[in-house]
Amino acid sequence: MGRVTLKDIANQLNITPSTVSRALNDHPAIKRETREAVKELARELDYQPNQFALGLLQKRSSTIGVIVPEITSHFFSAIITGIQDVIGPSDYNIMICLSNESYEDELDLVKKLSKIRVDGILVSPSSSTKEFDHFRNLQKNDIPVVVFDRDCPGLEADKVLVDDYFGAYQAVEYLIRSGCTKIAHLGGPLNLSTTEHRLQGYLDAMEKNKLPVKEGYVVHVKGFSHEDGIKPVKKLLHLEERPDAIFAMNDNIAISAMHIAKKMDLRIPEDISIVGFDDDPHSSYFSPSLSTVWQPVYSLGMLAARILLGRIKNKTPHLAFRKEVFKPELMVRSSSRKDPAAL
Amino acid sequence: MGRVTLKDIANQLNITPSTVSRALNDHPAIKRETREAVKELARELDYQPNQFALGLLQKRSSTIGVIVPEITSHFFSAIITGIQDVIGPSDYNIMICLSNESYEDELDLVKKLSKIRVDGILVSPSSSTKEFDHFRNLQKNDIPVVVFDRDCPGLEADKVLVDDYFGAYQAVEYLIRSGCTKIAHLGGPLNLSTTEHRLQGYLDAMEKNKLPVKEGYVVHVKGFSHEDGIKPVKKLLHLEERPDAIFAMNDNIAISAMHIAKKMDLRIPEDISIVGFDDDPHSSYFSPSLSTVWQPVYSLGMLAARILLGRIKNKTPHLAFRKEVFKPELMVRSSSRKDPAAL
DNA sequence: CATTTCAGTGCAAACCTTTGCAGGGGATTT
DNA sequence: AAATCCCCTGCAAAGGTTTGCACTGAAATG
Repeated sequence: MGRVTLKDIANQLNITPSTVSRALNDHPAIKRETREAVKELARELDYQPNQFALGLLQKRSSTIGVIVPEITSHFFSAIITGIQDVIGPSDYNIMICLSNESYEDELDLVKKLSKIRVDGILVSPSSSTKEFDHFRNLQKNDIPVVVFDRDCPGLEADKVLVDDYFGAYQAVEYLIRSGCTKIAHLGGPLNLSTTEHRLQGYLDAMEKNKLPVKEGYVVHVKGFSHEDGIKPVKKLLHLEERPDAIFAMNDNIAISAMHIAKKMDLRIPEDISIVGFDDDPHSSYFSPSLSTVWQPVYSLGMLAARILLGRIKNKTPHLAFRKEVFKPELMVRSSSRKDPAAL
Repeated sequence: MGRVTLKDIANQLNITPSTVSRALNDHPAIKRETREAVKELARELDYQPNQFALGLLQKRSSTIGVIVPEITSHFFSAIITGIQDVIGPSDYNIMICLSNESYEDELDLVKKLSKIRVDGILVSPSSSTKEFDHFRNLQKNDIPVVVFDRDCPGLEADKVLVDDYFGAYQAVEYLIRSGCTKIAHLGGPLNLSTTEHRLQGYLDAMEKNKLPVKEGYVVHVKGFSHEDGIKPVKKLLHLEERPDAIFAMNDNIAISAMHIAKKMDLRIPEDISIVGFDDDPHSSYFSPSLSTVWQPVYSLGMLAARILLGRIKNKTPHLAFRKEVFKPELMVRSSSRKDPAAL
């Protein structure tokens, strides 16, 4: 199992390793009988080309690196599943790495991946990453980079994103149509493109509809877990002028909000509407079921992987970078009032 | 970045690659000034040893393979996070692979990993895996295997498991103490050690307490998602003698059960108690909050990784295999009646 | 018959690193 | 002054694969 070399096959057949190599690679200069004999014996001995020797020669590892901030959320794990379903059947390996939302970890990972000579990298930058020179270094070394979900402003690379602005705008506009006027926003960690775009969507929707964004109506969470939501949510719900709707950065935070609102004996959605983002598979099972913005996570992962594979195979220099933007979709459930126009 | 070789350094310093190599590896026979000059230049040029050459020489890749059935559940993604937190700081790389609960995929993955000469493998077998010869082949090639969560009966290897029997027994006995008598079990896919042990825990708890397991009270689901729970749950809830409690294989299934029970206007826990398994982070946010059995996922991942690292470093032949079993813990919330003894 | 041609193989180098062994040269010893 | 010794460094091989070039022997051509 994997210890057989070209030499072994060559010896048994009284030929040289070069001939064996050529035979296995269907080189035209090899006699048919030789080729067949070699292939047969190779199969019999379960010959597997030595990846180190191959790598040494070709300076490529047939491996694709994936860097994500974390995988415990359904969001990233579903993206990875999409990536895997595209890369798996190819003969590339995948190396999944977690940056833990840390810029330093991300730097280390990039270094590690470059050291093992990955053929390409799929990356969603950490929330603390503000500089992208580490990615540019990869590109300089001919390692293509595809950015997904979280944008790297200023970095020239293939990108597969979600139209967060659109999603946020849709959600907020729907809240407005349903009769909410005091709409607050629980934003994500600053410095993230997704946070920024969702915030902007929220702000624009408010402005377009001539609704004021009251003092304290925009709060940012530090992380993405339920716990990270608690303090910001409490702050919102204890404002003098309590919001009648919350548009939250993600489902976890929205769930925190629902939980705390319920504890405060607020009725959802009568007293307060709550809308999340991500459409976690659990979201329809909460009480009330959570309205949220669905993102095409699986397709996003697949497309990012496909683009990277294309980039690796088609070495055409300076092929224009692609920027693909998926449209998210509002899923209205029961944590928000019905839109009268939709009835 | 990563293109500099020993030769480059050697040329610049008018010495040979051998000397450079020795200098970098602190070989005692190298003059101090030489060593320092080499190290300085190496740092300056950002020299990175070529992993292919190293691998060719040492026949090792400094990479650890991880095979899991999927990562969209919190269970496996948290285990992986634990693994990552142990392996990350070492100088091993991690290659995470998804078997998709498919035996064939698992075979392919094992082959791929053996081909790239991983130093060791952490694996939780797919639910369709009944034979373990592929793992034995790895061991024959000196690639240590550590099995986690799902046991491989008959395979001699290090194992890090959870006492599923204990968890199930605790859960069911608690249901009995709380006054339930018609307790049903929603089991997992057959052929899994976890399914089997939880079932046995259920059966034994029932028997010890002289409660009959009525006809149709044990149903097995085909997969782990909410959807997989629907049909089996409906079957249970439409039995002539409807159960007054359900002990479910995992939280997703339990949530399905809650959802359907609520739709049937059953009160939880007054009419029916529901207990899950896994303690998904969402579980306390459902209404009612879900009673479930917590598993030390993060520690499990860390321990499995540590054992594997130890196995790789300490090449003592025939060191006895370890079998570590974590105790899970019942988390009583509101989807089940209170235990009068605990009041 | 001498010469060309060509199919089919082998040789050797290259990729980069490590490491056993040999060797150069200065210093110490007799 | 000759011999010995040791410090430091270089040489070369090994690991497995690919590939340009050279070579062999037989068939084809003139």
